[in-house]
Amino acid sequence: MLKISRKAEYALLALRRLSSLPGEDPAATCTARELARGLAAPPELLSKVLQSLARAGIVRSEKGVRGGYALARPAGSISLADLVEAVDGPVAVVDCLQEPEGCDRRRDCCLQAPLEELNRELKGLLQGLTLDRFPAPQAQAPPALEA
Amino acid sequence: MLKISRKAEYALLALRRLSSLPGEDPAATCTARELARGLAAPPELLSKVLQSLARAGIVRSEKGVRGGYALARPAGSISLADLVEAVDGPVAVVDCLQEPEGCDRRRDCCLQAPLEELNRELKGLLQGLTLDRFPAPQAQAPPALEA
DNA sequence: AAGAACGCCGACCGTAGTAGTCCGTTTTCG
DNA sequence: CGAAAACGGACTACTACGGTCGGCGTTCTT
Repeated sequence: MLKISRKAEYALLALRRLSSLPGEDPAATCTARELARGLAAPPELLSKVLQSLARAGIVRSEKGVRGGYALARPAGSISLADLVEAVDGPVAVVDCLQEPEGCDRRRDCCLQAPLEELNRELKGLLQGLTLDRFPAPQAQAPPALEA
Repeated sequence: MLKISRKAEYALLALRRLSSLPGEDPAATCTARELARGLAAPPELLSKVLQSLARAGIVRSEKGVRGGYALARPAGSISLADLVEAVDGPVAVVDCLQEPEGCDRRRDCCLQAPLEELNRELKGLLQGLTLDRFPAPQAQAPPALEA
């Protein structure tokens, strides 16, 4: 409970990697496959995650044969909140906050106000935790040929 | 994601109800069935939830025919953290924090430190939100004879 | 012009964990 | 003794997540 999804975890790891690529120049990209290898994550899944991140404007994607992914903005401006919302949808400790439909009917929702507050604070935490707060992975972990 | 389980929700609602029973005197208890009725929750489930809460020392239970549940301590000393941990187990945004086993092996866990911090802060939030911060349900919603 | 390497998208499946149910036992009171 | 309650375990059902597959579009290379 109150766990971060594995997809979000992959996203975080992948972004962390991307953030240690050379500067902003468009040449430096990294393919989904490469990232997946380094992360021991299923390539197809990672692809999807990266696509979500691209849609959310967190990474930039280059199609075609020399394509790949790169951060779309500086690591300091990418927060866990951004990432989680991109990958898993809006953060809501309880559904009622998103869809007041099912709730208002029969629950005496004395909970709403405090939980809304909680949700705001939680989001605050996630927004405060930006990519650059995570230490770099030890060595680039070369594309991996294992065993 | 990052949602509170429904069991925890039930627990919260139920505790909220219990907290508006007359004082500390042991006579005033409320049965699981009564609570379930007022909450539109499945009685058996609520029972289990209450049992968890009892095991955690959050509520006091009286067995036998005139039995029922009551808060074991003042509402101000019962936090969302207590409740969630009682019902769903320890709060961990990511498993690695609980079982370093599966993680250390092949993940280059540059994530651990910041996530531990996050987890601490999250727990802090939950600990800060105590039962008495929730407004009373509108009217006791009499034990319900419906239709 | 053709083909390869890549991103992109939608559909699909298996599993796990959650929600919910059922049944039996124990305890207490009338 | 019997009813009403808390307890506990086992079981089922569902849903959401993790993971897979196949096809398409784009870009570079030759």
